[in-house]
Amino acid sequence: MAFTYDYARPALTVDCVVFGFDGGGLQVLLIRRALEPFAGSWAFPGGFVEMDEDLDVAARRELEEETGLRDVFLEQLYTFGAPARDPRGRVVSVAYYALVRPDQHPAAGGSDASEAGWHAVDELPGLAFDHAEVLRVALERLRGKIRYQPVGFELLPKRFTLGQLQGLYEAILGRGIDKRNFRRKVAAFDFLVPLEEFVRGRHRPARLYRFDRRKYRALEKRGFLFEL
Amino acid sequence: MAFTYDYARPALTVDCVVFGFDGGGLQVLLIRRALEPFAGSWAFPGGFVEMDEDLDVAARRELEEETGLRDVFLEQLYTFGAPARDPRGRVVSVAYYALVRPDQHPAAGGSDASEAGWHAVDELPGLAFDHAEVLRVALERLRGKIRYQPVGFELLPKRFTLGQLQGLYEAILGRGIDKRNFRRKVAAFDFLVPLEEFVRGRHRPARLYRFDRRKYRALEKRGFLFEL
DNA sequence: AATACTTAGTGTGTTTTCCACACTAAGCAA
DNA sequence: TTGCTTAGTGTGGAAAACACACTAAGTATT
Repeated sequence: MAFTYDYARPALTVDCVVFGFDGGGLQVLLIRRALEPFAGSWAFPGGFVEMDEDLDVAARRELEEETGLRDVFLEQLYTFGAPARDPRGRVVSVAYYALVRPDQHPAAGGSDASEAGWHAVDELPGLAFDHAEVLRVALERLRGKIRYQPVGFELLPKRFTLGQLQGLYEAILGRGIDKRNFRRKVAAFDFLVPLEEFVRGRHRPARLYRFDRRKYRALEKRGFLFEL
Repeated sequence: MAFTYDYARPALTVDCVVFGFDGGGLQVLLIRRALEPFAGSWAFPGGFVEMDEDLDVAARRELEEETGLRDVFLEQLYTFGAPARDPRGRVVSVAYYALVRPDQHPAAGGSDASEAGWHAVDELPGLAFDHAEVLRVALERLRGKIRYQPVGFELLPKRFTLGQLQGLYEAILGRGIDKRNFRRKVAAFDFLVPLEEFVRGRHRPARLYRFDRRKYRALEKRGFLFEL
């Protein structure tokens, strides 16, 4: 079976930049490509868009097929369409970025791809296609977004300590933050609710918090602007 | 001649939301469609992407063909790909938004389209396709962007008064701004250079300013963050 | 049992920024 | 000359941002 059109059409794909946070630094999920082109090298999970599926549906489908991830935060990033970005011919890719919590992190690769794994964003292997550029754009977007939208919580466990939250912001923004000022600021947010649970390590137990999305949305509707 | 592929491919288009500012309110440039579908109704300028052209090149080409506009600020907005957004079949559209100065405003329609014209954003006619949604996203982006990036100057003449600048911000953000606070803030930006020229109306002459992009870029590199 | 270690958690004074607010200046028109 | 219109300016009070150092409460080690 074949498909014929009066005019040439680019192929259309989706790609997902999946960010994770392990307490230390920011990470991305890469697939080792099984097929040509770029067989054996690392790339973001992605694939061709089906004819009857919406773009974000395609992105979620490919993400699940190649990494097993589902029900994650996913948002369109940018569309890359340089004529020579894929050696197979004209392929336009709608890139998405996803944020996943540590407890959702997949252990190993899914079905389509031979191998999937986390890599620290600041020491990545060479990437296939124009994926280095895609990553650059995704990082820029994440850094811009995290300051003005409460997306950081998508990278932390449902219940987290203020230390973890601060560590996340420091890792993404790439600079230290004063602990007292940081805590004062977040304490003023009443969508950040303190729980009666604590985590114990070899130190004083730390209180757990959770992000209350409903409270946040209510505030947002009243004109509240998140900023951290 | 025809083109045949092993798998079905969506058609790919670009659309441009062109913003202008006339001193009163924000406006967008619409084309009255000559052809089906939606012949006779209003839409954003746009068209099919050629096989060998980059996406932003396609956007600029269509913009010039349909409105005569060239050398304008243009940035990718979002890609719309709902399966049923075009009655002709699966058409994915990469939307761009453009900002044009009043002195660049085209007088009338170009070649492709029967008619082009400016419309106030808050009293638009019904739009073809999903263009109402596209506009919503574009407005949201513009409102978000103008506060943190110096894009407003792309909507004003090269030389402008502080009154015009304030009027622009008030129009886009939809609220009044205190004149003295506004002027104090912009006076602190040294990439906003006062000229020795004044415009005269039936009132005290107003000093003209210009935006010095080089100075701005230099500051930006040193970590300066624009905010207004 | 005592000590050392680690991270959690808290308060204050200073500096900076934000904001509300009202009048004079300069030209044009009648 | 008067009136109209928009341009342009300064100050004091409130709020937010910031720099900064110690105590708290557990665990691990001896």
